[in-house]
Amino acid sequence: MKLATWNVNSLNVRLPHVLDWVRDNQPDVLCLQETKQEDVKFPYAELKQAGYEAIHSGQKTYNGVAILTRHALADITHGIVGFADDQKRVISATIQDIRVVCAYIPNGQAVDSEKYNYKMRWLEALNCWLAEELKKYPNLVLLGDYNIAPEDRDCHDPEAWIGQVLVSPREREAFEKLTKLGLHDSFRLFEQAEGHFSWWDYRMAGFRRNLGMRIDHILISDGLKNKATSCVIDKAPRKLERPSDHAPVVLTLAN
DNA sequence: ATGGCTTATTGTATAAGA
Repeated sequence: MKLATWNVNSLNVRLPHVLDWVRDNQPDVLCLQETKQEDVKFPYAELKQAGYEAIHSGQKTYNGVAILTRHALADITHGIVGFADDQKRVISATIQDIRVVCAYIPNGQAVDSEKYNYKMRWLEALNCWLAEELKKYPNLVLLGDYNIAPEDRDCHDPEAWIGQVLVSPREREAFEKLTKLGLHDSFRLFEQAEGHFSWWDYRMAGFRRNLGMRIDHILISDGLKNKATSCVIDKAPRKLERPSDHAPVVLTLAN
C-alpha cells in the first residue's frame, strides 16, 4: 500500500504533473492540498481516465483538498468535526482498512498575527478531533501540508528562521502534541539526517541551493507503525518546468 | 536589501503563500 501527499499549488496549473506522477508512481492513495478550485472545476474525468476515484472539498482561489485513490472510498467527511471553518482544509475517507485524513494546515503568516491565532486554534481543534477519531479508527494516517517544520534539522537555516512561522515554539508544540496521540512522523522512522525538505521557496533559487523546509508530513497511528517499510520525499516533480513549490511525500506500508 | 517567485482575481495592482 502506497500513500502520498502533495501540495500542488493550483491543480488547474499542476494537473499534467499530477497525471504524470500517478502514472509513474501508481500510488494507492494520493492526498492533494491547495487545489484552489471549486468542486465544479475539479478534474474528476481526467483522474478517472488515469484510474483514480477522487473526492474534493474546494473553494475558489484558496485552499482546497482532495483524496485520489485506486480503491473504494467510504465514510467521507469534510472538515474537522465540531470546528466551524469556512476554509476548505480537511477531507477524510476510509480506504480498505485505513482511515485517511488529508489536511492543509493554515500557514499562519506571522507569529502573533490574526492568521497565526487562527492556525493555533485550528491545530487545537484538529488535535481534539483526532483524539476521538483514533478511538474509532486504530489504523489512521494524517497526510498533508502541516506548515510546521518539527525540528531544527527540518529547516535549512534554523538561526535565520527564529521567530518566524513554521518553526515557532507554539507550532512545534502543537505538532508534538499530535505525536503524543500516538501519531508517528513516518519520515523519521527511517531517515535521521538533516537537509531533507519538502518545500523550497520559488525565490532565491531555493531549490537549486536546497534552501528548504520539511513541512509536509505523513503521521501514522500505532496500528500502522509496524507496517511502514519506507517514507521518502520525491524531489523529481520539483525539477520540472513550472513546478509546485512542494514535493510529494510517499509512504509505503506492508500488506 | 524584508525583496527575490508564483498563483488567482471579472486584474491591469493586490493579496497570499511559506
